[in-house]
Amino acid sequence: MSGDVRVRFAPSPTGHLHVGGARTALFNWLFARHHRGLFILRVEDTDAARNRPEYAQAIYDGLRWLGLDWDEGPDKGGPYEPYLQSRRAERHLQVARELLQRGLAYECFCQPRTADNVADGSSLASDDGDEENVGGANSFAPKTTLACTCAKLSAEERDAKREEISPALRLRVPKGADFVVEDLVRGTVTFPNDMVEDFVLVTGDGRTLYNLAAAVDDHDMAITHVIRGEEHLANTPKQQLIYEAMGWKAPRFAHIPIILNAQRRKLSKRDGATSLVEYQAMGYVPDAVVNFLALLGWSPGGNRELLSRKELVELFDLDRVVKHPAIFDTAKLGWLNKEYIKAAPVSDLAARVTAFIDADHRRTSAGADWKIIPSYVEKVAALLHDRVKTTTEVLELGSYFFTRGPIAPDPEAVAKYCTEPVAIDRLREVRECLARLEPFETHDVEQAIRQLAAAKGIKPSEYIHPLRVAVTGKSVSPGIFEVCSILGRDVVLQRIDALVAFLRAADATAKAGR
RNA sequence: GGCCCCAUCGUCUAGAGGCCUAGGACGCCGCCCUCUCAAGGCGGAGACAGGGAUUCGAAUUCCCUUGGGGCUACCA
Repeated sequence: MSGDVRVRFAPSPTGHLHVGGARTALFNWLFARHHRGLFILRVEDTDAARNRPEYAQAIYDGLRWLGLDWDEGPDKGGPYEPYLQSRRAERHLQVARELLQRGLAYECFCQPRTADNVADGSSLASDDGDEENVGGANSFAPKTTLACTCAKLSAEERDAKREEISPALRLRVPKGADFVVEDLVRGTVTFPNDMVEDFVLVTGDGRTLYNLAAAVDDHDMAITHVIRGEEHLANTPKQQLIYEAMGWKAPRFAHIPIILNAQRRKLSKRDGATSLVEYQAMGYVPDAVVNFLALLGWSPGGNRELLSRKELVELFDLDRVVKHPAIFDTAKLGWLNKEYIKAAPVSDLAARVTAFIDADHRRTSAGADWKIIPSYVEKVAALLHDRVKTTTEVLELGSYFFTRGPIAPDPEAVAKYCTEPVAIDRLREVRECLARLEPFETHDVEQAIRQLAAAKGIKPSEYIHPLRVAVTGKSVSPGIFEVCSILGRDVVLQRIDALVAFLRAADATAKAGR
């Protein structure tokens, strides 16, 4: 492939960047970078009813978070400005007029068949369609075919009708031959001729429509490869028709498989976390998300799974994109993210955790009212970095590190390790042992407790488990000696006392209840 | 409904006629390690949707069936 590859990502700003769109953007970006071509961002904001300017910003933010940089776009300009589709309407109209003048399009005076009026009864919840697969159930099933005879109207008839009705413009679709799309991932796809009717280019009130706009823009922006979701496959003949009518060379097309939810449906907003920002908020790392997304519908062959951005760029190409849809498997994303966290230095994790705490305490379920000292967070991160799938899990799994007040013991943990009356004795014994321990480093705590157990002739775990419940409130934690030493003696003793009090109270209640 | 696309373990996939008693990864299960949980090590269960055809030989080619998905608009 030559060095003049130009691809584009063309979202419509109707919401945050979702994972399907992000994957389409990624494939385009990887293709561009692999072939040393250019990646262009074009915002298709022509549906005024559904677009919101702030969402364009959300899309930029999402792409930047993933590290997908674009070479030309609405915010940074380029040789084919503007990159905002709404600002190209005049150009689209110009092409439509040319088509009309040359007799390749004609005026149509029929009642519009819209989503609202064509489907009797069945509602058509308009999808967040754009150049990416978004979600939305669409039960639209038109029963009508085009019964329009406007193509045959004489000039006089048209003049007469124009008095009352402002006409739409339809492309005169050639009859006879089938339509063929040479798709880079699907091969040759043939559509029967009667499947493509004379479609509308410009509405009665003068708005240019998607197929026209997309084709014109792709041509004007010298796009060489259109890489987009499979839901656009059926649109492709229409766009090719426009290229043909205008005598333009069409780009190559590559329709990549849809991403499905766990129910095997097109991923929609109702499927939980489908927006990129949600993954950002949950503490996923961009490289892991990129790695995961790349593997959705593409594989490098062989047994490679963990791939850096650089490797992805080297390895990626369209010929290894699969044809079947892929299900978004959050479990695997979690594993990948964990691998990325483990592979990165502890200081990275610490920095991410700190950023989360700084950004918004209340965002974490654990809350964070502990004074944030970098060296402290670093120690906590070191303990948890092999155990967490996401950054925010540090705050959850290690909630007791970030809580100053009393910690509520997990009832199950209490039931498992502190039921017997003996638990209180054990706790008092460890307390006594730790109260005079100096220094209070991991090694010291461990040695003290093991010696205590040896002296009493019992297993160290007899002390360890109740201690863990006291200090963490949980039955699960990193090594308890490390935890104790990080927390410090004061906090440890305080929590032991609290648990003893709690157990006594529970015991008293139980007795009173009898 | 019509048209189009697709079909390998639960999931992501490798596989481009003999290398396949189908490989890897996630997940799951068991064992080891061990203060619990992770991490790490070892092991295990788990798939070519079905049926025809072509061929000496098919997961790989063709056809049908079934299943899934997408599209269907004066939305993108």
